[in-house]
Amino acid sequence: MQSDEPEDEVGAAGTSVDASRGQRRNGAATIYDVAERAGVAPSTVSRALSKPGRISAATEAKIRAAAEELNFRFNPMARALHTGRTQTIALVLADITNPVVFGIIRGAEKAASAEGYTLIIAESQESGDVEAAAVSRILPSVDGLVLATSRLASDRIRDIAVEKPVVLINRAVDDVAAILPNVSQGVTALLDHLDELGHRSLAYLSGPQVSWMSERRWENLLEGAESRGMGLVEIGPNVPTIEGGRAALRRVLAARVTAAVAFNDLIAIGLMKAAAESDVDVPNRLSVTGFDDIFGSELVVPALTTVRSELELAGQRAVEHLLAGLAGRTPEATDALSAELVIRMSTAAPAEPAVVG
Amino acid sequence: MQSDEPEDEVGAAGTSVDASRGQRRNGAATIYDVAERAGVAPSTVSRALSKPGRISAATEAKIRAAAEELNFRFNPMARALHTGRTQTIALVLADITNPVVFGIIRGAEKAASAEGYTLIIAESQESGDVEAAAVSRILPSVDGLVLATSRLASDRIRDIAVEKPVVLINRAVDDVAAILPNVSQGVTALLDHLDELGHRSLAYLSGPQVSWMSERRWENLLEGAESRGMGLVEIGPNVPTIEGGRAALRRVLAARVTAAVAFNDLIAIGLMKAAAESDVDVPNRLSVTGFDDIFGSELVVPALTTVRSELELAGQRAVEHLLAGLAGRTPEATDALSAELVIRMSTAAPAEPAVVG
DNA sequence: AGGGTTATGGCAACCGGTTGACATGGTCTT
DNA sequence: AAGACCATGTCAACCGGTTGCCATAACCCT
Repeated sequence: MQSDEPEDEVGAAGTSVDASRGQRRNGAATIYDVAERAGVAPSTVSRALSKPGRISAATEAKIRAAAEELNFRFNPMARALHTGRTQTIALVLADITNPVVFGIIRGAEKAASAEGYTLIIAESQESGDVEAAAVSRILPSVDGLVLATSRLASDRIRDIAVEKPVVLINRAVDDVAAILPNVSQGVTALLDHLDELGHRSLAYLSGPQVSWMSERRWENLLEGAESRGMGLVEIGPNVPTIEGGRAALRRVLAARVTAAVAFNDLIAIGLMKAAAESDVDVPNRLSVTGFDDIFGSELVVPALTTVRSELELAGQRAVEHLLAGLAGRTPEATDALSAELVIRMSTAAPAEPAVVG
Repeated sequence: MQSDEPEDEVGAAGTSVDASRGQRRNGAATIYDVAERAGVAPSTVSRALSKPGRISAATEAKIRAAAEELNFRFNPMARALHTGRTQTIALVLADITNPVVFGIIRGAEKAASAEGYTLIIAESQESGDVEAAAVSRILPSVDGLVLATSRLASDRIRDIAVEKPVVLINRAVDDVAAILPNVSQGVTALLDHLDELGHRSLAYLSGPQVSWMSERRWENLLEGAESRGMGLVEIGPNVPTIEGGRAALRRVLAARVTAAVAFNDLIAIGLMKAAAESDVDVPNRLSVTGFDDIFGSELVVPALTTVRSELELAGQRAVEHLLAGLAGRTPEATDALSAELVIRMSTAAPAEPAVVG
């Protein structure tokens, strides 16, 4: 039964003890408030606002008007409780301060908000333990997750994938979806370039031991170097930061190579900084290259020759893939992202003929 | 009354039709499962796990053991529904790809996860409308928000602050908490440095019109320039990116100043890039300075002289302040963050005596 | 006009915790 | 030994939506 209270004055009337249902402590209106104002049942409000067509146009209009007046918003938690869908996905990163992730974040954020999803960002600070803790903390409140540059063991990743949908970036694990760059394409272009310049002996400055991508790059380099008859040594593992690259100079010089291929741009930049301080001429005495083409790589002098990854696209694709799966659509096949060699000033022909042992 | 069923075999017994309460569709255990396994009421489980001391040590141990075995996690949504607390805060940024925000993100993330809070990141892409939309979308699911470099109108910010606690970074609005750098300290150091080198006429390359911080820097520069008898012109507004800085070179040269103070490092770097392409000698013909000391500022050549902001600390303080308020503690007074001048290679004495009109 | 079909909206149970009120049993006090 | 008090654990209502099921009303057909 409908009461005859002047509903326009609930505000004034509500100044009494509790004004039950009229105006809640939190200030936010609920479907019950809307239902009362529109003179229908709460369930009808729920349907009118989220099941288009289920309710007659006239009633729906009345409900929408009431919702509008009350500035009603669905409570995402209440909705999630029953449906199990939080409309939220997580992006887990090894290191937020590494410029490689900017593109990934931006791409992911765009793709997520385009579908009305909210993005949560968690950082593992290059530690598998921290990453595991972060993941288990946010797992219950997300619908799925994107693991970029994960430092987790493959088994652990599979465990997570059992609980919630997972998409990996720059990492491959059996039975888990992944967005990967075309490593061999990039490495081939890089080796062709170095070969053409006349380099015969290279060093690879590897990344963290747990980095899947560092391993892949090494494998491709090894294969390519062999087939071209080039010498190749691995120097590492290195911390994937400017400091890490800086610390590697001595070993690079000791290796007597004419070119150094760094696992990523940060290491390459650090190496160049250290070289400059030690009066080692880059690129003439030593050519240096990186991977990723991060912000800063074209700023540094000499500007860095590097293999560009489509990071923003990777973030976007990862989220789209995840969301497609969540929506029940079968995600389109994930072809590898193209890797393009960007030739700048940090590579040149070696000054003297390579010393062949 | 306690039943005598062999509780150790619920798993086997649970293989029947639905195993109601035994194992849920989602795979996650609930307090009901834990309660059953531990032989207590659900409410006791809730208290044991979240109200330390409320339950006897013996019972609590039993419950914790059961929870452990079932790999129980609280459902954050269910909890939030009743308590109204989501244990989540939002960080809203104008532009994720701007390196200034790295430090803020990292500091905020650290402070948040230290207290068990989850951080949501939203990007406004330098647009007030996008920012407003993002904020209203995430508002119901967060306990509070940090607005860094907000492009929102002051009134709108106040509106938001009424609904949820808000802490601002690099922006001041009446009655809203804010973490601010000590602008006058930084500007004073900068002007002292330029004055000492012999510069008599400066240009300020301002940022976006809606940037509160750009305005503040300008005011402080104006005041300091006046008291030192230096000439000062404003050139702008400029888009706060490298491109934006690049585009400003012509006007800077036309202004015939010996030093350019850019709103931020990105603009400064862009200006230097354009100068290098036009064979304008930095720092001898033109000194350039920035603000923030972002990643890349010491990489660029010449390395940029800039006013460093404690960005990571800003992010951390903002979150701590917010969390203190949420916990009912009165947040400690927010003293301004110190701003330190970092002198590098982009500033020098002007080549010829300053032209005084 | 009668019987059948469909569109519409209400009822109530449920999602998974939280918490005030209260029953119970044990300990302490005098 | 009796009463007061405290510690412990249970009951049940509630947070705000969602959804299966059903009652009702409206419309259709012959």
